[in-house]
Amino acid sequence: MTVTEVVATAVRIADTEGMTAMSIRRIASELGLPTMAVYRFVPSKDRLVTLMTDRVFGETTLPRRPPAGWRAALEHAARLQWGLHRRHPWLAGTMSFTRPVLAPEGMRWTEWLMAVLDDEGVGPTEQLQLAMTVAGFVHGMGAKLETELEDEQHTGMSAAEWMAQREAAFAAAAGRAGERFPRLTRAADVTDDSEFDLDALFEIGLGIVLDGIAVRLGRGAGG
Amino acid sequence: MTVTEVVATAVRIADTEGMTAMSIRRIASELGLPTMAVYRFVPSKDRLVTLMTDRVFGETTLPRRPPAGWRAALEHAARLQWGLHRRHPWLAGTMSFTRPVLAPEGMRWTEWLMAVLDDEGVGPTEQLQLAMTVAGFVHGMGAKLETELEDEQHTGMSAAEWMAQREAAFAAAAGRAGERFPRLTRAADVTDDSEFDLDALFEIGLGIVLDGIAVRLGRGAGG
DNA sequence: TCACCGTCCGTACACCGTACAGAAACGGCC
DNA sequence: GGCCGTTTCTGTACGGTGTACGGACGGTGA
Repeated sequence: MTVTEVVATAVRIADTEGMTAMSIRRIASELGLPTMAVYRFVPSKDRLVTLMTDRVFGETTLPRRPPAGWRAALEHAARLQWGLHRRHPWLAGTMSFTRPVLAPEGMRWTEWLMAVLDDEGVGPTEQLQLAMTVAGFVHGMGAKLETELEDEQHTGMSAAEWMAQREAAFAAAAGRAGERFPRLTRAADVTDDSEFDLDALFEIGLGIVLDGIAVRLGRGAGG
Repeated sequence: MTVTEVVATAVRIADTEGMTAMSIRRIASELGLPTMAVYRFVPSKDRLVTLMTDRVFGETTLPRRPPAGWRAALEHAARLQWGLHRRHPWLAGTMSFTRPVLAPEGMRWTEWLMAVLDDEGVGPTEQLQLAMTVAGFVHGMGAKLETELEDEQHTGMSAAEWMAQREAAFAAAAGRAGERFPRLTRAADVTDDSEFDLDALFEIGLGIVLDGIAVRLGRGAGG
């Protein structure tokens, strides 16, 4: 029995059942240990959470040589990190944006993004601004994944199923809804639900952010 | 004693001490009530949280006539909502992006954004995509405010103070830090800390998102 | 063999949301 | 007024959380 096993167990529980299900007692019972025995390997729950964050960041390694072109490079990094959040929906909740030293692995990421922009001749301050905007976007969307996971636990329904069920109630009040939210109602009618899951919103948002950065770099949206 | 007073008390506690401090027992003691008496006014904590969300959304009203120009209009709406999150850092955590019916007030907001884009001749699906991108950005940044508030409670330091203190430890390990994160270190040197608080990051990100939308609308970044 | 010391973990405390049952207050009827 | 049924209120208790603490146990040196 090692720290690694304790952290791995914690990660597995948090991945599948959400962070609220991840408790010291639960880990202990999962490992067939007395509750307090967990503290042989980990000094506190806070520290355990930090170890979890470190561990999952180690999963994905950024390519040493970024793909050619700043846009492809930023896109690649953003998608890699999004994959991390998909696999570990609790991740965003454990990282502080304003206190980055607690997340050295996150800094490595930011440095990588800045290097890409450095090669494009962007100045130091703007490097950091743009890198944090991209990272902040991914982080912000990642936070929504945790909410969604816990909603699924809570209601026993996926977002799509839930929306479908709500559609009935929505249609019942359609008169009012159609009046109050005509454009929203219309867009919901002509659009497939799956076009608005978090993956789709991530892709749309990422495209817009990169277009915005292109403007800042004084280039066209093409990259 | 009314529901309103209970909700107001809950909001006040959550605003100043974070959502973790907001408990039924705490509200009761604040109002000089027996613990279980709170349930005379509110059926459950979940429902109370919904009422809190509704209440703070009612604080800010969107202008009936948006400012002239899509960019000014979206910017205005985004800043209004950011102000809401600033005053109530817990707000983002109570709203689900994927299950919007729980947040009718959020839908009103989205409808308003879509109306602005409608006037620009944007199609229904893209209206929703762009509106959700803006709303998602504000929401995502808003979520970081809660983390920051609870970190302040936890450490007794603001982010700036904390960074300053860390700078010492950072400088001690500067050799390694400078090697591992040369660009990050450099940018931290030449930039004032206050340029990277959440307000500043919000402004930078908003500008980039709006630039990106301008590209999508086939207009220049000017709006 | 015995004493000492370090490791391990059961118990306990202060919190949480809230189910439940008993007490108290109120209303209607004789 | 006296009595009973009903509703309203709330104290207690349950199962959950993180973890401080002290007692029990095992190993090691004298």
